Amino acid sequence: MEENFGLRELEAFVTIADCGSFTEAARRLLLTQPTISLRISSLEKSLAAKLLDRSRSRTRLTPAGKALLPHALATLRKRGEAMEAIREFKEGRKGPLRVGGSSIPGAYLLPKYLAAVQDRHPGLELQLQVGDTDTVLASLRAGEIELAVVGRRAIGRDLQTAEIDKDRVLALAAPRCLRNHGFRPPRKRAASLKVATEELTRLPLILREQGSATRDLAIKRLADCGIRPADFASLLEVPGNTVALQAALAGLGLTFLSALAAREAMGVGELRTLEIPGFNSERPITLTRLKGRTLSPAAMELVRLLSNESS
Amino acid sequence: MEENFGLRELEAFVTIADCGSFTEAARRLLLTQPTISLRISSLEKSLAAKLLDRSRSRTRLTPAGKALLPHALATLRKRGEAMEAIREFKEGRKGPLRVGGSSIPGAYLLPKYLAAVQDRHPGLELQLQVGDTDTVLASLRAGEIELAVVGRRAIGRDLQTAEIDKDRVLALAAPRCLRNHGFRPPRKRAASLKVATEELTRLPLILREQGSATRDLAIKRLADCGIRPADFASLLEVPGNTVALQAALAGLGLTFLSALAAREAMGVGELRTLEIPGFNSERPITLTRLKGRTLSPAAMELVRLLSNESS
DNA sequence: CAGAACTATTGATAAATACAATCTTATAAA
DNA sequence: TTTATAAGATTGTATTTATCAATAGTTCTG
Repeated sequence: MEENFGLRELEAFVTIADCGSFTEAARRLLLTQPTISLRISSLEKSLAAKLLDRSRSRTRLTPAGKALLPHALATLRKRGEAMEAIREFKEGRKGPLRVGGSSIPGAYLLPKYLAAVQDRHPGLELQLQVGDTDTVLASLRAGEIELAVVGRRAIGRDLQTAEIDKDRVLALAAPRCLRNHGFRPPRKRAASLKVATEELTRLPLILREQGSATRDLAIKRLADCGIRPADFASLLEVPGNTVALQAALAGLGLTFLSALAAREAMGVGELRTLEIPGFNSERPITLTRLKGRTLSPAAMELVRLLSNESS
Repeated sequence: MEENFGLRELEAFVTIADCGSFTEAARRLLLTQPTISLRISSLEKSLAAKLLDRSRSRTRLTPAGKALLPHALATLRKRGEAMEAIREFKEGRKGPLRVGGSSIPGAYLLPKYLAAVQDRHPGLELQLQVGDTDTVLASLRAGEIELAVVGRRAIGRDLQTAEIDKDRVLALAAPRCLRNHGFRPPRKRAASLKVATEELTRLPLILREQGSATRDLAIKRLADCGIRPADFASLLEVPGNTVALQAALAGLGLTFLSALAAREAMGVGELRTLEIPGFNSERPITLTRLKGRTLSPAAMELVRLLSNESS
């Protein structure tokens, strides 16, 4: 058998089927009539079937041609759909944008940026995965997400990272609470109170539930200063950032909160920040992507927006 | 922009998407690796989008490639379906077989031949159109049917005809009826009775309903002999061949029946054929097709079967 | 840092494609 | 009939395109 037919042949065929003439089909396709003849003859040879009954007045489909026509049209339409899909994709109008974020950036940073991207590309299908850093990075490596925004600089030669922001874990307490335990809180909201580590434990401690990244980080940072949670005057476990915040506002004690989360939280201004020597609370918010992987236009735009954040 | 991409390019693309390697794809497609590189590069240029992230370990789809893949697969599948459709069609397994017949051949000749064709090609979708000759020929010219079997030789340079059988209009009456009106019926079933035209009108006449082709033909042939229906002793109009036959069997009178129809009718052996001088009842059963039109394999087989009929 | 494995590039060659000119055929008109 | 006309088929040729072998360039791996 001959080589398999291509789309050129089908195009000639459906055009003739439409207009009933080789010559007219040649005009429409900006080709010459012999070219059309050759394409049809090649198609007929390739299928080993006569497809057209040539006639002076009007060339008509044979039964075999009638059987082929819908399939030929479908094939060409599929090609058109493929081109259209890519065109839409390139304009960022279509296709999923899948990104992941660890708890804090996933909750307090990504949503507003994703909203900004979707504003510009309403057809976009957004998907945000929030989990702990390791899970998110695993998703990135598995190709399930295009970008990850996590709370630490990821290691690995297959990864490409860029710091876009800094987060801090703030130690917060209500002025009333501080007074109750012998401290002198500053008047101004923005001001912070320097507290020595050994004095700190006089305060009651409000901690997030087990498994919380904020809790883990707080405990780790406290350990760096030589303090364990058990050293505090008392310990209150609360579920979720909001409850921790409300408990602190009520003067129940000292709590730790991500600066990013605090920035969003209503009423955080009523609390005072404690400055603890040796308590290095900074951590980089890092945009991470796989090296050598092409990003979708939408993802590239998200990268651009997130990078402007840092500048 | 470059020339539109073809199926070769898509084939290379989906193969790489499947196996993750240019080199392996080249092996599978029985080509060399540079050819695959060129095809992909041509496809990427044509779509102005990067489709694959080349990598040492495993070449992966970019987001654009992921968007294209289902469409590429669909396009290739459609081509395959087109080839399969033609293959099935050529074997006569698929596709409609549309034929038409005027009343008598449509009722008494075509059904059994269509059944024979369908026996050999169970997948076939049969369609039999029965109507008067002019309607059937009009359908043929309109391309609604591939073949027409009618009771006269059609004229027209666009038509190609072949006589496959002869039909006759038989004048039939029950022996008892003949005796009752002063005739002497032959003993043997096969024998016919010669009756002069002027004696014929002594018999009661059973005619089909108005609009019947058999009725029209009978009246026309009688007119050729100079007899009108009103000349007969009495006239009974009945609906349908079966009723006419039963009426004749009951001895109600003389009726006209197509030989083809009579051949199929149970109990026709109990009737006697009248031979009337000048009553030329023969007419050709003619297979008609459009000149220059290719027939489907199933239609060609039907032609073959019908042509053997005449030999 | 060298080797291994993969893709890109290059240049020569073979194949296909397209067009112009011409032939053949079928229909319509004289 | 003959002739004119229009459509498709055919042929020859120039051009483009596709393919492959050889090779260069890259990127991981050990």
